[in-house]
Amino acid sequence: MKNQLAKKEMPASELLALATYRISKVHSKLNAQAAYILRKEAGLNLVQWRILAWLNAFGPKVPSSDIINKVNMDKGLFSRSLKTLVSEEFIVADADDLDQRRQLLSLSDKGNEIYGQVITIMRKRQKHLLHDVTDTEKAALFSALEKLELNAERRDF
Amino acid sequence: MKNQLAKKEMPASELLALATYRISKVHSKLNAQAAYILRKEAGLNLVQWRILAWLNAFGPKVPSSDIINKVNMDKGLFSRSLKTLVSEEFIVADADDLDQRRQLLSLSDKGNEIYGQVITIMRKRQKHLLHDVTDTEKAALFSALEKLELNAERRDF
DNA sequence: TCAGTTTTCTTGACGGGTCAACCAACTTAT
DNA sequence: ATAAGTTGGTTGACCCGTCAAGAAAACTGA
Repeated sequence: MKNQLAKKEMPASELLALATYRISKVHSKLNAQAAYILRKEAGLNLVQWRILAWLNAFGPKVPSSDIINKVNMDKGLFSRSLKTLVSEEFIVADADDLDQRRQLLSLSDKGNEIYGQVITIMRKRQKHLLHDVTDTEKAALFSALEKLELNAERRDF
Repeated sequence: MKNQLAKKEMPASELLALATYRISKVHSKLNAQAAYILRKEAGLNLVQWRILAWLNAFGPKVPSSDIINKVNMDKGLFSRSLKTLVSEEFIVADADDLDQRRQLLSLSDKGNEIYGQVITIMRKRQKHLLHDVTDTEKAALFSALEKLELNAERRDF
C-alpha cells in the first residue's frame, strides 16, 4: 500500500525534468523572442512572418494549399493572416486560370524588401541561439526531436 | 549584387532545419497528444492537469502564489483555471488566517484520485516518448534545450 | 496612525492556435 | 451528363497564453 502511494507522488524535481515541460518552456521563450524582434523590426507577428518566409522559400505564384500542406499550418489561421498581408500589400494574389478556387501568391516588392530586412536579423538570431551548442549536441538535439515528434503522434502506447 | 541577393534567399530545406521550427512542431504535437489523453482519460485540459500536478508536488495547503512563482505560469490563467477546478471539487481552497488575501490550496480526495489515475498514464507516456532516445541523446537534448532557453532570453545580439 | 508601497489575486482584452462546419470549384466514375 | 466525392479556402467558435489594470489585504516607515 505504501508503495502504491509512493508511485503516485511526483516531486517538483521530477516535474521540472520532464522533456515535455522543458520543451514547452523553451518554445514559449523562443516565441516571445521572435515576436519581440518582429514587432520591433517590421511590425509583423509570427504568423505573418512565417508566411512571408515560406512564400519566399517556395517561390512565386504558389497557391495557399501548397504552403499549408508542406508546412504544418492551420488553414484557418493561414487564411486570416493572408488577408491582412494582402491588404497591406506584402503579398499579391493572382487568379489561377486553371483553378478558380485558387489564388497564386507571390511576395510583392514591398514584401520582398521587408523579408530581406528581417531574414538578416533572423539569421543572426539563429546563430546566437545556437552559438554555444556544440555540433554533437546539435546533432543529438535534432535526432531526439525527430524521435519525440514521431512518438508524440501515437495515441496508443 | 548577385551575392547580396543570394544571401537573402532561403530554401525550404533550410527553413525546415531551423531549430526554432523543429521545436515549435514538436511542441504542438506533444500538446495535442497530452490534450487528447487528458480529455479522454479525465476530462481535463492541459492547464488544469498542470495545476493538479504542481499542487501534488508542492504539497497541501499551498497558496497560489507559491505555484505561480516557482512554475512559469501566468497569474490570470492560473486564477481562471483554479476557479473551475475548485468548482468541480478537485481542489479545496481554505482561508489563510494569517493572510486574508490568500487561499491555501490542496487536492481534494477526488483530486487525488484523478491525479493518481492520470499520473500513471502520463508516466507511461513519458516512457513511450523517450523510449528510443538514447542516453547520450537525452543528455544532449537537455543541455541544448537549456542553452537555447538562456539564449532565447536575450533581446540584443 | 496613516500615507505609500508591495503582494496576492481577479478581471478584461486580445492575439495565437485548433477544430469543425461550410461553400464553391474541381475531379471521377458511371 | 451528372451524381458523388474531393479539394481549396473562408468563417465561426472556442481554448490557450500573455499583458496590463486594478481591488483588497498586508507591510513599511515616518
